Amino acid sequence: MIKDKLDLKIIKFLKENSRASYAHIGREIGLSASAVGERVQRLEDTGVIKKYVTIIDAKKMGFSVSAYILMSIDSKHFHHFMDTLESFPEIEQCSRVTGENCLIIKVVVKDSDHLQEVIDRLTPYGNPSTQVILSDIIANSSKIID
Amino acid sequence: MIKDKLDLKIIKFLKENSRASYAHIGREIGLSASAVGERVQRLEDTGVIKKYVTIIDAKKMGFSVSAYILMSIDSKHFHHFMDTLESFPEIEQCSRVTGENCLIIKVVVKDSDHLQEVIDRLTPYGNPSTQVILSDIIANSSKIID
DNA sequence: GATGAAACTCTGCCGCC
DNA sequence: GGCGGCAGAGTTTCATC
Repeated sequence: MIKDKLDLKIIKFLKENSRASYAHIGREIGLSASAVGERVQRLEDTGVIKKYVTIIDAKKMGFSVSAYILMSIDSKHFHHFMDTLESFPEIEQCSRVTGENCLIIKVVVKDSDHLQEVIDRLTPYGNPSTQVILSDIIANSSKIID
Repeated sequence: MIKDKLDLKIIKFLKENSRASYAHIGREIGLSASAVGERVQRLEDTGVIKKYVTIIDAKKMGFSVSAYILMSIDSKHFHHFMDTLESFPEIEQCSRVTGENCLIIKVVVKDSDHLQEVIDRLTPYGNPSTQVILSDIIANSSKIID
């Protein structure tokens, strides 16, 4: 768990650049590298730090279209759908939201043909309503700390 | 830009753990540390790798409620709203989607009071429709590569 | 908990292939 | 473009406070 402001400062640095070295963070916040390392270890162990990930430009990987798909899953298919979710590599996010078996799904696909194919694969489970993303104005920049 | 399968393998490792060392990645994929370093440098320079970030458990930071807010911004306020977006630290994602000035916004807040306050601050710009997130089934796991 | 020192590992740069 | 080697920097562990 988080103990003090130094923990918050460390988290702030790692959120902005997860490859920042402990030595570098330590210099910035006035702590030795080993102290930073120990704190990060504790934050990892207690689950405050969940993962270090790299953000890739999907467009440069040939995935040019993103979309939100809102759908209410037929209750008879709900559990089965949850099991098959993993078979959709196009799904980047999937949140269950308030409303009867309502999901908000974010997909990343190559092109509109690919989007259509994904929608067709989802349709047996409910009635997907799709909104194509024109631009990401803010992307994953949780400013919880500031 | 991406050149070959080795680049893809490197990206795959870094997506899973952005703190993996070049030496470690090199050992896994059969390349020297310096070769991995050069490739990563190129991927960063060409914008394929956008950022290294750390995923923090929002609940452990005291932010227990997340929600999607769908809204269509009044056209007269649209530009002004875009400028004030940055003043909402609660907004984790904001995407412009198809439909007239339509936005899908993901917010992370402390509790329902805090959610209400955010909604009240958004209301002057349009008519926010809110769906509280019950659970994140898939979160930011773009499996574009596999 | 933080520190500093020691042992180990990684990174960045080089010339070479 | 990749490799090996090297110097400098970073990490990890541990005794000490």
